[in-house]
Parts: sequence; structure tokens; C-alpha cells
Amino acid sequence: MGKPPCCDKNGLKKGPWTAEEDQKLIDYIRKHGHGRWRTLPKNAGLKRCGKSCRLRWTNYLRPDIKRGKFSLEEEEIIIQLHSVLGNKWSAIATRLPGRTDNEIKNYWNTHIKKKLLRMGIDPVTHSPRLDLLELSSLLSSSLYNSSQLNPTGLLGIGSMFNPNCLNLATALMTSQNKNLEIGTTPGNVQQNQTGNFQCQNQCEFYQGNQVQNPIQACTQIWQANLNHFSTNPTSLTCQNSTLPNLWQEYDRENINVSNSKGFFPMQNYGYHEFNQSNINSLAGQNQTFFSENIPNLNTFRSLLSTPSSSSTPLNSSTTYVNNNGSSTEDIERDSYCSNMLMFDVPNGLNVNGSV
DNA sequence: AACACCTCCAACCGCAGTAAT
DNA sequence: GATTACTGCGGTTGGAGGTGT
Repeated sequence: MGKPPCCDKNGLKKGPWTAEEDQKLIDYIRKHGHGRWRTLPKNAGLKRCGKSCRLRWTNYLRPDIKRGKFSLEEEEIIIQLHSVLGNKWSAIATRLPGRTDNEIKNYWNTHIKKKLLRMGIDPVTHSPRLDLLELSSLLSSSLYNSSQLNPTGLLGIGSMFNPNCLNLATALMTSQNKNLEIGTTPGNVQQNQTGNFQCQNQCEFYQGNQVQNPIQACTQIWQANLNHFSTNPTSLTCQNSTLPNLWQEYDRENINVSNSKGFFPMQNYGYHEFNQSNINSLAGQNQTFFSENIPNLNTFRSLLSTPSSSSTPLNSSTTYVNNNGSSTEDIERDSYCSNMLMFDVPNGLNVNGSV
């Protein structure tokens, strides 16, 4: 027959561990090592089941566990890996020394997930929530020209769909109406000598098209970014001399976030800060990790090798409108991966949905 | 001060794959 | 081969602490 039945769960303690229990477990493992979790509690004098002891050790008492807040780099790595691996918390944890899968899972569910939702990004697919965009577009097309109502406010999705995006589109339309001298043919998307995409042309493209309303304009811009990143994973540069101010602001804000670091042009996120040390730690430590765990390895590697963009410093006289009550730290942390949806708000524009 | 609500995270639960008997 | 334990994993929960009214 098989092994004797598992430990009798009756009479075993559950719930939070006391300091005394922790000490008993630590002392025992120091002397005898871990493993044999079934017999460990009895030998250590603990009224716990082996599973509980193992969990307590691996998630809390292990000496190599790094406690405290997640750093920005750690958060970046989590998002990057989650976009490729999904909810494989243990696989993600192997890339974050000192962090447990449980800790990463909790952090994802309590912080990162909400952050992505606020940005209008589906935390499961890591793609923009086009369902919201389509809904907004449908309603706004009938509302925009007839009133000052804010469709995102009506829908109650203001916190999920960044209103600043609307202002970008609004400003684009304004620019269009003012007949800004752009100079090139609408829709003429081209690459410069270094192969970098010219966002100037992207902007012209949308100015040249028949944009129905701000949300539709924003949607198209968004889609174009996705299409661009999926087909042309190179850095994006802007020729400031021909750019509308909004695009300059957009570019500056991206640059501000990264300082001198390189950008990581995520297919789903637009620009994502990603410095060389991260790349090294991800790609260099264990090459087999990528080949074993990441199906589209070549695409991922090509993204990792993306060159840095401009490091122009920011003249930070502009203001972000934050309508969700995030803390200052959250705002700072949000910024690094929300560049695609964050735009400077021109003075006088109402972005809060209030009349 | 008291209460309600919210956030966070340690711990639990159940499942699946593997190893041991 | 059957049965059971062990281990790892991901999803969920409950309570402590924080915040708002």
C-alpha cells in the first residue's frame, strides 16, 4: 500500500503565526534543514500541519527573502514578464531574487493591476481596453458636437480612460482647424535614415484624415502606435521643428520619465522605460530561461535590444491632472508606463469632466 | 470618538504533477 | 498498478490597519 495517511488536521492550529512558532520553525530548520514537512511540525514542537510550515518558511521566514517595498525596477520586470508569462508567479519570482511568488502575486493584484486598469490597459492581455474606446466613441460621436458633456464622465470610465488623451485629440483638431503648416502629404508615414519612425508623420497622418471626434482620433493614434510597435520595434524620434506642440510635449514627457535611460518600446504600452541593467539582468543571467519560457523569443530579444531615444531633459512646467486620488508616489510610479496615455494638459482645457 | 468602508497581505484552499511505498 | 504523501502553484479569503465621514 501507499504511504500512511497525512497528518491529522484535527487539533492543528491555523491562522497567523506567533513569534514563538516562527522561532521554533527557524531553530528546527537551522539544525535539521527543511524538507520532510509532514514530520517537521511534530519534531519541531509545532501544532501546525506540514503544509502550513512549508508555506510559512518559503513565504516569510526564509533568510534570503527581501522584505519591503518593490522598487521601480522590480515593478518594471514584473510587468514585462507578466506580459509574456501571464500569471506564472513562480516563473516571475525566479527573475526577482528575494521575492516570493506570493508576494509578487499580491503586489500585482493590489497595485499593478489597478494601475493598468486606470490607464485603460487590460491587465490580462496587456492591451488597450478597446471595448471602452469603442463604447466611448459611439456615445461621444453624438455628444461631442452638440454639448460640452464629457462622455467619459457620463460613462464613469474617467479613471480608466485617461482624459488627457481626449485633449491630445482635441488639440489635434484645433491644430487642424488653424491650418498649421505641416508641409507633407497626409498619411505619408516614412522612416528616416536610421530607420526611426517619424512621429511627425504620424501626427500629420491623423491631421490629414477625417477625424470625427477626439476619442476617435485618440483611438486611431492608439492603434497606430500598436501597429507601429508591432512591426517596427525601433526607437521613435521626433523632429521638433515640424512637430505640433502637443507632440513635443508628449515626447518631452517620455524623455522626462526615462532621464538618460533607454526606452523599451512595448507593443502594448508604447514607450516603456527599460535600462541596460534590466536588460542584462533579464537576458544575461539565464539565457535558457527565455528560450524555455518565452515562445516569441526573437521578438522579445529584438525589443530588448532597442536603442535608446533622445535624452532631452524636461522642462517640467506642465501639470498632470490626476483625477483618481493617487498618492504622489503612485503618480510617479504610474508615469513610467503610462506615457502612451499621458499627455500634457493645455491650460484652460477641462479634463476632469466637470462643467 | 465611533463607525463604516477600503486596502493590503499573510495565510489558507484546492488542484496537479511527481515521488514514494 | 494503486494509493498516498510531497511539493509547487495559482486563486481566494479574512483580518489588521488605515482612511474617511
